[in-house]
Amino acid sequence: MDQLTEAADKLKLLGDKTRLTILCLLKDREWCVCELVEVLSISQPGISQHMRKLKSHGIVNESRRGQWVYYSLNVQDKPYIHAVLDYMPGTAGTLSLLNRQEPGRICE
Amino acid sequence: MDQLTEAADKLKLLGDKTRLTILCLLKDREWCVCELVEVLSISQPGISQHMRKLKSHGIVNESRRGQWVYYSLNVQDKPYIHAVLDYMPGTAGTLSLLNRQEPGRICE
DNA sequence: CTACAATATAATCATATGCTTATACTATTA
DNA sequence: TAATAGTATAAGCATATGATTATATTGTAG
Repeated sequence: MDQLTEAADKLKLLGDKTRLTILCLLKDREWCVCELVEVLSISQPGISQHMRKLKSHGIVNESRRGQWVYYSLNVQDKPYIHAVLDYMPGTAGTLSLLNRQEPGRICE
Repeated sequence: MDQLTEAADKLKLLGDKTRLTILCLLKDREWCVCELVEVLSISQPGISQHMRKLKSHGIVNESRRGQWVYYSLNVQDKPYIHAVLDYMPGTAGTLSLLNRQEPGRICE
């Protein structure tokens, strides 16, 4: 797959508000699925499917610990994605755009 | 519209290979519609529709001269879009990815 | 082992998207 | 004014996408 096809495919992942919001939340720390469900207005399977897409493109890492699955950013080697996120709000700013509080750390 | 919604909507425009290719071609000079048609494998109305979307989001400028309509990048004030394009090939590199030559400058 | 909690997958559906062809508009030129 | 070239809009269509609900899977705890 050529450079532009691959870039377009990755940028398409950022072109969805839910996924972009997730990536912004991940800027400062890892999040488990249930926390994302608590903060975003979307069902648990909805979150899982977004995370699968992000993972399949290598944009997030998955870490299973106990019954929780934590996701973290993996964009060190994707400069144009990293650059976009640099201009986006981090965890706190994103939560405030969502009119949400930090979720209770139920997990662990 | 909040910051993330607007950013996602603009990034969505970059998440299509045809549009991303057009924006890369525009990095070094303006292009008219007929040149884009000559270089990309898509119909003239297809190009026009992509340009309308890009224009409606302020990502390109339109300049009508004679019977030709020229489009140019307008991303100075859109830092995260500008940053993405900085990592993408310019006109020559994009043409070579497409296995195309510079189109004959039929216009003007 | 059973019950429950967290997550993933499957199936489904409504809408969005990108393309095409046909047609309309606009500007140049004969 | 008529013909033509460049571009835009309209309509139609196949596919992609993002969501939901139902169900399966996995892990923990009693």
